[in-house]
Amino acid sequence: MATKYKGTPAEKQTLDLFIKFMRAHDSLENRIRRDFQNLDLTPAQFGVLETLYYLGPLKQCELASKLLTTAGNITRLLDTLQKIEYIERLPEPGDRRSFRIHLTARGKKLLEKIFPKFLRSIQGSFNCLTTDEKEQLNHLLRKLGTHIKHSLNE
Amino acid sequence: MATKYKGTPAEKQTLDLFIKFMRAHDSLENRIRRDFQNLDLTPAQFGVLETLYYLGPLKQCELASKLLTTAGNITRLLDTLQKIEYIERLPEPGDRRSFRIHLTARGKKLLEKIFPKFLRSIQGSFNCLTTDEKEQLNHLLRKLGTHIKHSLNE
DNA sequence: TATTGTTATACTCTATAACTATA
DNA sequence: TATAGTTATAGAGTATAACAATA
Repeated sequence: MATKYKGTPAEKQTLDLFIKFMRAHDSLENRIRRDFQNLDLTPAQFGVLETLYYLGPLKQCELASKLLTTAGNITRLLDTLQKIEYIERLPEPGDRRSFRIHLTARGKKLLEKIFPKFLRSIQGSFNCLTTDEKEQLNHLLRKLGTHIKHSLNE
Repeated sequence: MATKYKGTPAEKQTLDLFIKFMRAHDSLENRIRRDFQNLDLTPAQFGVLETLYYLGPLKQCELASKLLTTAGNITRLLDTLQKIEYIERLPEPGDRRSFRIHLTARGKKLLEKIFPKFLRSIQGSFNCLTTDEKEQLNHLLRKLGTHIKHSLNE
């Protein structure tokens, strides 16, 4: 990819890296979006369900923090998911301001149905890498993700 | 991160990788969104300007393909950017259906002003990695991006 | 017939802020 | 005072489809 930007080699390397990262992400999200279109689930909705499936019941504020979004937006996402009965809000004992968000039986059933399909899809996306390469990428992304997340609170 | 999913080690590795990838991306996008909020530019708008700056004038259909979106959405994005005079549509010689999208002088000036700031921001995001690690990540992402993009057309 | 771009629609996501209730 | 969640709003992104002009 030709660049017109005249910078130091380090700058060019980082810029190139950034662009590759964003493009790879966009391709991946496009693929997922297409996969879940048939199920009438958006990536954001799937993100909520998958997080609950993966981590178990969470409070709304925990969900907001995990998904890097705001309380107001989580409320609306959950309203939609509650209407179609994939999640439920259960009162949190010990804090009457809070709800703990659970997957309903229906929500769990959906996830158990689509999760293998989802897994196959992302495995199809990552199967160009060897096990060692995946391990490398995992390591690099962990380092990167932690660093960026912390630097957000500056 | 604890998982409740009982799968093969390979499946767990890929799932873990996927989640790290998405989380790292979301953190990065969050940071960029915050950086450009002051400039009244959204990430999508900046993506258009940055692509034109980086690759030179493109036709709308080329932009749509680069940015993985549709012609209709590019039209609307460009309408906004044209209204604030950051881009212009110039007739394409040899094809009267087409326009070629150029940055205006104003658009170039904006980019030249914000590009260093943008670079510093992404360098801040990636500076937790050594030069070698960046090189590794670049290599892995190139492999991944190419593979996923091609598999989109299946 | 296929491609380039426009227009219109409906829905989702996001940021923001004012608000209530509880801690 | 601070925190958890709700409500409301406006702007932006997305998918989709019907359409006109041109290739």
